[in-house]
Amino acid sequence: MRKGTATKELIDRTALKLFAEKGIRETTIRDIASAARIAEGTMYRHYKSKDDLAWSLFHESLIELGRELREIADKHTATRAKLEAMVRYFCQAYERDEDRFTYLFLARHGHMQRMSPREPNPYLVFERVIRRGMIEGEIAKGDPDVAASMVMGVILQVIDSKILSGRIRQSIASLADTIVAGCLRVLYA
Amino acid sequence: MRKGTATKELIDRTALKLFAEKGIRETTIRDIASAARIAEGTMYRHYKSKDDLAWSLFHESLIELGRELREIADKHTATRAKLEAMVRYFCQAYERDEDRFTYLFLARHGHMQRMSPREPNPYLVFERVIRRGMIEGEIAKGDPDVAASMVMGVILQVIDSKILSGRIRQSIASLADTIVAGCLRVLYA
Amino acid sequence: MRKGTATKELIDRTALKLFAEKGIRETTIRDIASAARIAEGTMYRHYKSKDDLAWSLFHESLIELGRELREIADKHTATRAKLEAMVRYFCQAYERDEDRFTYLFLARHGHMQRMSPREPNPYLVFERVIRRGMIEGEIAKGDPDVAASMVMGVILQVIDSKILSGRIRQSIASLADTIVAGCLRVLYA
Amino acid sequence: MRKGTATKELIDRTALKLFAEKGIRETTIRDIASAARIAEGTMYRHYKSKDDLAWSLFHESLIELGRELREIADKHTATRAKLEAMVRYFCQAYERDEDRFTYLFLARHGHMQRMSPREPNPYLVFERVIRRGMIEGEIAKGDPDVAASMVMGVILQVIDSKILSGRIRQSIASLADTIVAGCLRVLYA
DNA sequence: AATGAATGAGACTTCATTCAT
DNA sequence: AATGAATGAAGTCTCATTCAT
Repeated sequence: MRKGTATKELIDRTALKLFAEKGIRETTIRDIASAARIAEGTMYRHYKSKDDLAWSLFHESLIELGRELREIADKHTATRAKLEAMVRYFCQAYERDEDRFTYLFLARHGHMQRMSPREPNPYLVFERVIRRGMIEGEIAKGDPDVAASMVMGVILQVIDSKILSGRIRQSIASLADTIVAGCLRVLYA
Repeated sequence: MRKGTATKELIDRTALKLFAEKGIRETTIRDIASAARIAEGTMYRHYKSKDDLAWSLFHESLIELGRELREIADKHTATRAKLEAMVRYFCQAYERDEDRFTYLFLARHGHMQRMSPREPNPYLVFERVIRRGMIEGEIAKGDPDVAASMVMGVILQVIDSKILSGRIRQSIASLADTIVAGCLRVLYA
Repeated sequence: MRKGTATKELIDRTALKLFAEKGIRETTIRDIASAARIAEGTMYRHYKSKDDLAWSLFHESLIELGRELREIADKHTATRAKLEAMVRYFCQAYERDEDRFTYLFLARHGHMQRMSPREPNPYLVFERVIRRGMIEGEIAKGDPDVAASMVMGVILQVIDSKILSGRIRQSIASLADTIVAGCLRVLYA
Repeated sequence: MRKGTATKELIDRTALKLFAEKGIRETTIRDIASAARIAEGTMYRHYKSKDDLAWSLFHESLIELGRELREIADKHTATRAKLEAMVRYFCQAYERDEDRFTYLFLARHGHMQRMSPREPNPYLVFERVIRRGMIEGEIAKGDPDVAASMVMGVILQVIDSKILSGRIRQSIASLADTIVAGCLRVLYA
């Protein structure tokens, strides 16, 4: 995500936008090429295949997000403070790059299983923080995977509802306090 | 060869299974037909198109689930009791028909926007119960759409994690108590 | 055309109507069956195949028309009188059974080559009358096939223009005098 | 492989030939592609659909013919001379490009109604010349549409008979004098 | 690196025909 | 004779990918 030629970055950005709008299968190589104003063949100079493009975008975005979350978590010591900062970061990150986030959302069912548990994806980071919080007695004991799922569910479903149903019109950033509070309540009775 | 209804049910069941396993676009009419051991053309006696099939399955399943949730809710008077029963019902329903549930999950991004707000989908039922709970002072005031999203997120993400990451190995039914507790905590600080 | 069960006649009439409206290939067995309110399978009790139906309809209609024209011709002695009566008959016949006529029009390119020159089709009847008129000196000598084509062209193209372009709004019957005059002028300088 | 225009012309020519031989519906995309020795998919680089191909071919051919006829007509002043030149041109044009002409013949029932009356199709050109001839007193007054139909019928049916019945074996060019004479006699008693 | 015409496998869909009832 | 669900061959069209320039 950091390097790459200008053309590659153009492809990434354009693909992300279209994938987020229409889904992967519904977006054709031609769609991307023509939106990016490059030739179809040029795509193959930068990615081996369409699947390679979709997977790279997913994989790198998720790892990047995981890495950032880990850094955020590391800045704090109390579990509660870690979680609050992470959730808040999540909300901001969505605002900052909606296409990438929406794409991660839509693509997760197709690509999640390919992720290695070694790589720092957001789910794992949440799970680790919560596990440690339980060990250290800051959070009531329980299954950390279930707890992490519940916490992430609170965030993700609000975003999902905003994307899908249109019933939520506020920005996610402006809902950050509410979401943070909800997430913490799930863990801290 | 003589039993129209049986064939349709066979198609529905087979499609649900394959759609849940691979996604709609990734499942071909031929996949379904051959898994159901019928001819491709037979599909078109029962559904006008592949999209008609996918949409019918989504639409009918979601409405059915919404109707059931509403009935569950109506059996109770206190909001807390309503919610507890609904969440519990949700967990059982998943166990009972995993394919259908998983399909609803995967298809929601593609079909949700077509749903009419008149029809009783689960989201609406939750939202209505929560709204009434706020009005009657049983739940702290707030945006009912956001609250409904957070509550549903708790349930859905646990199921999602089970489907996707495989890190949750318990059955959803066996997690019902935990999930119910999490959902209620989100609303009842 | 004279006999046949009621069902067969129903099929014939319905097929003629739909073939005339949409063309043979564009009309399906199901279209015909459902317009006639019978089952698809029933079609095959009366005709071996769709092609059999289309061909029978064409063949029998054309022969019938040829036979009638020949009878008309036989009622007169002078070539001019024969032709006038035939052309006039043609115009009336069109009005009387537009579907059948239109069908003969549309289907002629597909079926004409299968007609045996032994059978009395309209073209042959015209050709024979004109040939005899030339032999007997009533008409200027020439190629009877070319002459017959020119005469029939005058009639047929007026009908064709009416069917196709909609620029001719009068009924063919009301144009009979004009058409007869045109046909005769082609032959009688 | 590098010459877009050449491929398109190859498709046009091949399609015209097959459409003329077998009709549109009876000719498949695969027929055309394999006769032209190109891939089926290549067809769709040049035409959006089979219907687009059939319509383009019809539309452009007919307009081109109309334009040529108009130019021919404009070279002469007397109506009789105009008509004679037009009919003669028609006969030659048929010889020059039999496939295109035959195709126009066969396709007219399917496509004529889509033609705009603004565009110079042969029928309109004939009608206009005849209308003017009537106004200027060169031809007996009458309905110009009917007159145009009768004149065109004389030409077209001779061609039709040649195509269909095989009874006319001479070339159309060699029959030009006869046809011209027939056409003029229809108008000039 | 870039281009874009060409490819061909494979998707969806239609429909004439069969056959058990 | 009639029915209509089931069949499967065949058609149209899409699109990821290749390759000569």
